[in-house]
Amino acid sequence: MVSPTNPSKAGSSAGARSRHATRERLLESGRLLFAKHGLHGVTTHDIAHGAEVAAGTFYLHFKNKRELFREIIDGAVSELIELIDHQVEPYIEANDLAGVVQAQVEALVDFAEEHREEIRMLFSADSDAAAVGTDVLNLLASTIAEGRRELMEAGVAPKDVDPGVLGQAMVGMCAQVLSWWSEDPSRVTREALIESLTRIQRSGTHPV
Amino acid sequence: MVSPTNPSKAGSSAGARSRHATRERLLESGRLLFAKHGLHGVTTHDIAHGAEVAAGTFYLHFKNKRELFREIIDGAVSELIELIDHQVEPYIEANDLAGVVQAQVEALVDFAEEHREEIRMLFSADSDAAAVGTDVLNLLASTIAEGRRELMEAGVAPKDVDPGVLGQAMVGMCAQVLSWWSEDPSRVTREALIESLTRIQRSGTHPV
Amino acid sequence: MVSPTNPSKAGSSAGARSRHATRERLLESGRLLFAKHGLHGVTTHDIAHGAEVAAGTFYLHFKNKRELFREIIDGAVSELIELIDHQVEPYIEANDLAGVVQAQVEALVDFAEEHREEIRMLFSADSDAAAVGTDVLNLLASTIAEGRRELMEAGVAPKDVDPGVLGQAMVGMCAQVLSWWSEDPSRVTREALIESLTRIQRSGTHPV
Amino acid sequence: MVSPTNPSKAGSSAGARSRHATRERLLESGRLLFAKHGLHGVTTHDIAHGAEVAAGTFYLHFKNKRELFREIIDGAVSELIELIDHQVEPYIEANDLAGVVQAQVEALVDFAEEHREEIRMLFSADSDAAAVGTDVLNLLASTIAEGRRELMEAGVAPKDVDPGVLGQAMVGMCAQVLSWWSEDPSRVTREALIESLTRIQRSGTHPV
DNA sequence: GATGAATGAGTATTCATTCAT
DNA sequence: AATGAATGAATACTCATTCAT
Repeated sequence: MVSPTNPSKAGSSAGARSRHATRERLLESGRLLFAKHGLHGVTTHDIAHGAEVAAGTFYLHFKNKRELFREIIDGAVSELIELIDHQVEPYIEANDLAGVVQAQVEALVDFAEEHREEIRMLFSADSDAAAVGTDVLNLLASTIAEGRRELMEAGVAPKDVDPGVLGQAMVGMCAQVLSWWSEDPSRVTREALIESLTRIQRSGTHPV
Repeated sequence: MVSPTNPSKAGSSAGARSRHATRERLLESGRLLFAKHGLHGVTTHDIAHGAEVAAGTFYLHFKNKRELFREIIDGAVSELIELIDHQVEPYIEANDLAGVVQAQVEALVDFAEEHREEIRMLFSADSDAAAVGTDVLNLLASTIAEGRRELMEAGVAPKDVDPGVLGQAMVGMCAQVLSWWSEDPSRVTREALIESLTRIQRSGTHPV
Repeated sequence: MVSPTNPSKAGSSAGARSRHATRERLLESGRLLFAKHGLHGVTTHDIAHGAEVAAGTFYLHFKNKRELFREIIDGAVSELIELIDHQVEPYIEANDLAGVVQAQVEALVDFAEEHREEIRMLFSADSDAAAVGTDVLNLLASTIAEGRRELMEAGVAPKDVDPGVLGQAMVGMCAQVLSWWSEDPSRVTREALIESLTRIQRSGTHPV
Repeated sequence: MVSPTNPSKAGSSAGARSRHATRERLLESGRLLFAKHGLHGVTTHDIAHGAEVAAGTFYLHFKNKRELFREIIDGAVSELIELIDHQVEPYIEANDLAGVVQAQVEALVDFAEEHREEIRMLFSADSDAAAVGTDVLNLLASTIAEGRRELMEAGVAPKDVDPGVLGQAMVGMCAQVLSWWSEDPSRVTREALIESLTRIQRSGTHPV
C-alpha cells in the first residue's frame, strides 16, 4: 500500500513503515468485507485473511472488531465532512443558498462514487453497528436541523416544517438513495441523481 | 390475548387455545426484544424467557429465529398496507391528490404510534435482517416510483426528478423520521410531524 | 391389525382391544423405521407419527425407545428360534446331520424373506443397539459352538477348528449374507442362496 | 507421538509440530472412544477432553465428528490393505493358493492384534457409521467375489457356491470373529484362531 | 386411553480473543 | 512485529419424556 521506499515516509523506521502498511491492509480488508456482509457477517479471521496477515496480527493493530469498524466509519465521516465543507465554501461566501444545496448534494454523490464501501457501512445501520453509525447520522441530522432553524428565524424558510423532522428526513433520504445508488450506479446517471436530490431537497428546504 | 370467554372461539379446544396463546406470547416477546436489540442481539432463549416458556418451546412454534422475525415483519407490513389503503381510499375516489399524500402520512404516523416495535424492526435494516426487511422497503419504493412515473407521463409531475430516486428518497425519509420519532414521541407533536412530512412530501411530489 | 370383531379376542374389553391395536401399530411403525434408519435415526415422534397416534401415546405402551426396540428384536428372535426348531426337528430325529444344516439354512432364509426389517435390525449392530442385539447373536453363537463341541468329542468333527471361533464365524456369515440379501433379494435366487450357504457351512462344520 | 528431537522433522516449525501432535492426540482419543461407545455415544467434547484440549480445538483439526470418524476408518483400512498385500505377495508369486488364504488370515489377525479399536469401529456397523464403514466392507466383499469368480471359471472352484454370497459370507465371518476376539484375545490363542479361520475359509473357497 | 403442548438437558459448532514461540 | 494454535464461552437447535386436559 505504502511503498517502503517512499521517501515521504523516510522518517519512520522500517518496522514502523511495515506496521503502518499492515494496519492499512487490515482497514482495507475491513472496508471491503463490512460493506458486503455487515458487522456480524464478518469474523476477525476473515479480515486478517483478507489482509493476508495472521489472525493474531489483527489485535496488534485494533483493540477489537468494533474498534476497527468505528475507525473505518470515523475516517469516512471525517473525509466526507471535509469534502462537503470544501465544496460548499465558495457558495457560502457568495451567499448563494441554492448553490450551497447543490454543492452539498454534489459532494455527497462524489463521495458515494469514490467510497461505495463506506457508504454502505455508514448507512446500513446494522443494529449492532448502530451504536457506531447512528451517532454520526444524528450529528448530521442535528446540523441540518440547526441550519434550518436559523433560516426559519431569519424568515427565509417556512415555519410549517419542523426543523428536527426535516433534519432526520434529509439524512434518511440521502442515506437510502446513496446506498441504493452505490449498489448499482447504472440505475441513474450521476447528473440525474444530483438534479433529483437537489430538487427534492430544495423544495423541502425552501418556501414553496 | 384471546379472551378465553370469547364465544366466537368456543369451538377451539383448550389445547388449541393454549397453543395459540403461547405463540402470541413468543411473537410479542420477539417484537419487544428485536426492536430493542436487533436480530443478532437476541437469542432464542431470550425470546422464550421473555415469553415465559422453556427454550425448546420456541421451536414448537417457529422453525427458527429468522422465521419468527420474518413473521413479525410480514404481519406488520400487511397491517400497514391495509391501514394505508383504508385511509387513502376516499381521497382517491374524490381525486384529491393532496388529500392522498396527507392520508398516507397520517396512516404511517398512526401505525408508528401503535407499533413502535415493528417500526424499529422494519426500518432498522440490520444487515442480516436486510434479507427480510429490504424486500419490503424496496417494494414500497418501487410502488412510489411507479406512481410518480404515471404522474410524470400525465404531465402532472415535473420531469427533472427521477422517479427511482424519488421512491428511494421517500422511503428513506419516512423510515428515518418514523423510527426517530418512535424512540421518543415527545420530540414533536403528532400534528407537527404530519404537517412537516406532508409538506416535504408534497413539495417533492408535485410541481413547484 | 387385529379385527375388533375377532371372536377369539372376545374376552378383552373394547378398550383393551383398542389398546392392543395401538400397541401393534407402534411395533409395526418401529420395525419399519428402525430397519431403515437405525435406533438413533428414529425419534419417538417419528414412530408415533408412523403409527398415527399422538406423541405421548408411545409412552402408554412402552417404557422408552429402547424397550420398543428390544421388544421387536426379542419377538423376532423367538419367532426365528421357533421356526428353526420346527424345521430342523425331523432331521434330528432321523439323525440326518446334513439335513439339519440344510434345514437350518432354509429356516433362516425363510425368515429373512418374511421379515426383512427384523433381519436388518438384528444384524446391523448399531453400537447402541448392540446392548440389545449382541446378546441374542452371542446366544446363537454359543449354541452353535456347543453343538460343535459335542460333535468334536464324538469324533465326528475335526479338532483343528475351535468351536468358539466357528460359532462366531457362522453367526457373522449368516448375519452379513442375510442382511445383504434382504436389501435386494434379486441378487441371488433363494435356491442358490440356500445351496451356497449350506455348502460353505457344511464344509466348515464337517471333516474335509 | 512425533519425537520433538526427530531430526527428519527438523524443517517443520515448532507450531507445525505442535499442530501435528494435537491432531494425533485427537485421532487417538477418537479411536479409543469410538471403539468403546460408537459414533453416537461420543461427543466432540468427549473427544477433545480425551485429547486434553479445549472443545473448540477439535474444529481446528477436523471439519466435524464424522470427518474424524472417517479419517480413522480410512487410515485403518489403508493400513490393513497394505498389510495384506505385503504378506500375501510371496504366495501369489509362488502360485501357492493355500498359502494365500493362510497369509490373508494371518494379516487380518496381525492387524486385529495391533489395532483393536479400529477393528471394533470397522466392523461394528453403527447404523450411522454405516455410510462410512459399509463402503469399505462392500469393497472387500466384491473383491473376494471377483477372485472367486475367476477361480470358478478356471474350474478350480466348485460352481455350486455363488461368488457374491461367498464374498459377503467371508467378510461377515471375519468381521464377527475378529471383533469378538479383539474384545478378549484370551478366548483363543492366536495360532488356534489362524488355524480355525484358515480351515473354514479354505473349505469354503476350494472344492471339497 | 389418548392427546399434544411443554419441558429442559444435551450437543454440535462458531468465533472473538489470548499468548507462547 | 508477526504468527497461528489454542481457548472456552456462547448459541441455535433436537428430542426423549412428562403431564394437564
